[in-house]
Amino acid sequence: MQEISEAIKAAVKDLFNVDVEPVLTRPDEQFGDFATNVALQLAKKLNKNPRVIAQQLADKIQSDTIAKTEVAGPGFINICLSDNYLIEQALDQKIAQPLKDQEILVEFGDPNPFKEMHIGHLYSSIVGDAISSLFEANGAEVRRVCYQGDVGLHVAKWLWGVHQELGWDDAAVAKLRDLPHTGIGYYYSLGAKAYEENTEAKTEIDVINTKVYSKEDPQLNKIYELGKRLSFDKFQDIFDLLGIAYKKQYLESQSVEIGLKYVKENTGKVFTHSQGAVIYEGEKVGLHTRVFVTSKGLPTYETKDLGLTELKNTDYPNAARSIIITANEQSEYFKVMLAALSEIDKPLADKTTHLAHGFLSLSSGKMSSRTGDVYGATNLLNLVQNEVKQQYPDTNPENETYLAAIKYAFLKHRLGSDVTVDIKESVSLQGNSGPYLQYAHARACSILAKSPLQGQSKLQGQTLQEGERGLVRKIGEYPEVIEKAAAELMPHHVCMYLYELAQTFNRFYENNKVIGDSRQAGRLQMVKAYADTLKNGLTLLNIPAPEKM
RNA sequence: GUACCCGUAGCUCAGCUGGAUAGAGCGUCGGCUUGCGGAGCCGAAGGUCGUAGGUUCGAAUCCUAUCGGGUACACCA
Repeated sequence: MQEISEAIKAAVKDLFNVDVEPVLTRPDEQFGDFATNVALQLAKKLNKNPRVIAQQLADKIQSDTIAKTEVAGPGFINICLSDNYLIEQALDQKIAQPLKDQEILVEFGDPNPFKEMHIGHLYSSIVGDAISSLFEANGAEVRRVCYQGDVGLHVAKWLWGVHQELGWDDAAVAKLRDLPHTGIGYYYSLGAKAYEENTEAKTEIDVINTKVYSKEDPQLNKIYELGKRLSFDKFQDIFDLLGIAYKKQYLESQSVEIGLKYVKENTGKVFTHSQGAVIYEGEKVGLHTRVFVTSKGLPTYETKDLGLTELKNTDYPNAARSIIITANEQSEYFKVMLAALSEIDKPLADKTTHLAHGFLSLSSGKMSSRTGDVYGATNLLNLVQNEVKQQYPDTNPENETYLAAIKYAFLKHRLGSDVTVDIKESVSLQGNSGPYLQYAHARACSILAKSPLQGQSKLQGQTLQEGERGLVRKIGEYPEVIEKAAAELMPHHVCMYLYELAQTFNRFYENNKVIGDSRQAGRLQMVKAYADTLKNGLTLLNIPAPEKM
């Protein structure tokens, strides 16, 4: 691909003495392997007929990777690559390493202790992990981190709820310990409800909140520590299940102090006093005002997050970028936080990016929700697992098809817009699903198992037949896709590609015999390259590619 | 009210640094057993790309307005 652009660039320079960065696209197969519209872009500048320019360029472009060039339509140049080049690209895939040696922090997931982990956290986790892997595939050193709110009003609400139902004595501690992990969120909802509806409770919760920060009540601390541990154990189980390993866990209790310090140091400059609180007036940069320190003197999420950016910066001073992935409901919030940060530490703000994903909802109307917790992460995992058992009763209980289903269902959508996931469809083994791709891989592996590859490449130097060529070409696109997905922070490109790849293979396989054919050796090599590519892509998405299903 | 995100086939979504007949899957209808996993393949029907303007040789893609949906907007996270 690089060679091709260079060749075009050189030809343009040579003919017209103009510097361009030619954009190569992948056109319909009927048109060729690459297409460029440089001639159309040059037409105006040079005041010439685009087709004439295109023809001149087409004749001029020189590269031993190109078999032929053609001018088409209003002035496209279609480029047809040589079979040898295609084979080379498919067999020896090299991802350019545009992020080589860059250290990148990626924060994602961030479920809050004392609350239930919900499907939004699951989504953020899976997406964040995939983006991290994409960075790694492009050469970066990624640090996956998460950040969790172990102090704050939600904690006080939880403690209040526990106090109501169980009390805070040692008997309560014992009961709490025996509670199923999923039950944690129950006490939070008690407190959250009371906080809204009951002014007395609100006052009590506010008092508890100050105690959480001050740690002055030993019995409260005991309950608090237990709740925190139960939450983290539960989260760990889920992350283990998903195969996500964080490099570092940050807690709000750690970011409080440094955040407050920054706010204090910059009050009067960046922050101002208003009605007893310390605020950042976002209006001055076209945003909205947010409170950083409450009139009670307690830090808000804003201050803690500010502290976190500095905390990360201390731990990873050489990081080139820092990405924070959350749902898009926090987009405006992050703009304000980052605006405040950029007044304090511009370089740090500049390398920090907030990446927002949309809301995730489930379409299956009649989901059983005995717990009333339809949107709980654990509940969703169970639902999907049950769906797999139902659709495919013979499935090996050891296999993790349901995880593949759920990850792929989340990842296949472009990041940013809201997503509706249909559990039945995500699990379905037909169509664009994780299990379909796993099956496609297993199928290819079974061909290879029957007739293993032997010796050196039989493909090089061969002239490809029509069906073969399409497959080989598609396999060779893999590196481009990985680079694009990483550059755009869009893992769905990988999903789209893998699905198209599988379709291309199935078409090839339908019409071309592999084992027993006179072209067996070369075709087996294609099957191998295909299976490897599929596996690499799935692995990048943290989806296993089993050889048998 | 202000800001941000989104509106593409019955449903779920690609396509958006402007370019060649707007693509998939599901669903619907119709085909394919001698050949390696049919969890597949082939075909058909189905679209005023929310609407109206504008920029352009060219707009689903950029700009403006408008309608519709979502989210956020001072002491929660």
